Amino acid sequence: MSDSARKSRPAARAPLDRRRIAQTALQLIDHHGLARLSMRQLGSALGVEGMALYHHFHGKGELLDAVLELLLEEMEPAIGLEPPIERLRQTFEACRQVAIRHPHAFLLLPTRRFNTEAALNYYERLLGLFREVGCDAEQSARFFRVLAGFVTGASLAEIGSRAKQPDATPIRLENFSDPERYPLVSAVALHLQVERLDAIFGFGMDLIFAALREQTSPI
Amino acid sequence: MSDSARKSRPAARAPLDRRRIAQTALQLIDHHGLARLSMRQLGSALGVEGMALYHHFHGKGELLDAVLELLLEEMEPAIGLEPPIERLRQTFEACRQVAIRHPHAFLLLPTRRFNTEAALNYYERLLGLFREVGCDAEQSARFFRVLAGFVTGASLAEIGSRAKQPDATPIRLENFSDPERYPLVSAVALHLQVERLDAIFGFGMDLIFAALREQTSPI
DNA sequence: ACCTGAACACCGTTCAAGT
DNA sequence: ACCTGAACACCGTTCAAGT
Repeated sequence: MSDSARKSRPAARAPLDRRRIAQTALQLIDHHGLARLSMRQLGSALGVEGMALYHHFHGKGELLDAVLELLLEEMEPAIGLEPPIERLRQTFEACRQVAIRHPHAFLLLPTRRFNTEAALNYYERLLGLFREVGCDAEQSARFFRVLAGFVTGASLAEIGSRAKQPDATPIRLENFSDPERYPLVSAVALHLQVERLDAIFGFGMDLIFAALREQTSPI
Repeated sequence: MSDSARKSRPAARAPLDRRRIAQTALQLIDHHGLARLSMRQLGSALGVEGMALYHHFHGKGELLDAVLELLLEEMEPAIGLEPPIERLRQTFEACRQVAIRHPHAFLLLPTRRFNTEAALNYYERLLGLFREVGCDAEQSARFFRVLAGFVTGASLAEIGSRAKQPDATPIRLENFSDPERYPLVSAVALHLQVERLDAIFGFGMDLIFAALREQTSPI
């Protein structure tokens, strides 16, 4: 009808680009899990053959790195008027929130190497926060490893408690509360229920940030 | 030749059992990575069709749980004459050593649910150690989450530093030491080199165990 | 009881061909 | 420039059939 370069096809979709592809991939991962993301399925979710995606990414690995970049955007180091140590804590809290929001995709964070430019820029900003807190390079390395280790490890564990994993051996969760066979596991499991995870995570953060406060003086 | 029930086939292999299958699977994972383990390949490494494995495991998930059990055997909670807090620390140090020894298989630990009987028994013994240290159920839950979180998270990060991951985007590691573009990343990366990882891990453990010592008195 | 062979419904990736 | 179709070499899993 019109004079412009509209496609004649009925469902004229927007042209693909890396960002839109990665966003759709993240949605699929959120819904169906990381293992079930396939190039073919992703293509058809975008109204295209799977093979078309290879024009935008060199392979599935590069696509997953783009999804990881979306996660990093959701945990951008906070800038603001709060004391830097507060902003540092907020940033790592945001990391845990990303794990809760994207339990399947979160595995990309500890699993894929940070080779993207966006990832290196993310690191650079995060380390800027450590520096504002008063860390020199060595202290940054140490506290970064402790904080990032605890946050990703604890978040992975939370993902395990919150979600179901279907293909496990037939032993059932009831065993967790079989005080006859596993008295200690049963007693401790009570304190690891979902509604207590906020407090437990806060306990670990308090512990690490107390040490950070002791060993540094803000610039 | 002999009178017993020897097979007539030339390469009479030992009969399959779950443990031997899982051990071979772990070897294959160590050599070629978790993603490349397939039932067919595992079968042929055992001199059998892949489909034969389904007589011993209900599916690949159950097989992976059996591999996880092999890892747990390598980090068995220490029993001995040392103070319990020392044995607790040794147990988590052993966890890191497992990550270094089995960098690909280690991902099973934070990724698969502990539904096996062997895994629940492992937990029970580990929590026994927390109890010996003087933790009540709530303290066990808190320090278990902090310790296990830090150890698995930091170990995953170490695996990333130590090993290569082939299918990433073309950005190269040289960028880590490009002080023009990433000054903080470059400065901190110096302190995260492989030969310093022992000390950094020890720093985190010291931090957590100091708090554990403060908040408990051994029974 | 234990294993095989064929089959089904999928994968990632390459590549010539289309428009 | 961007996408398609067919092809290649794989997957996990099921199931009837063999021994």
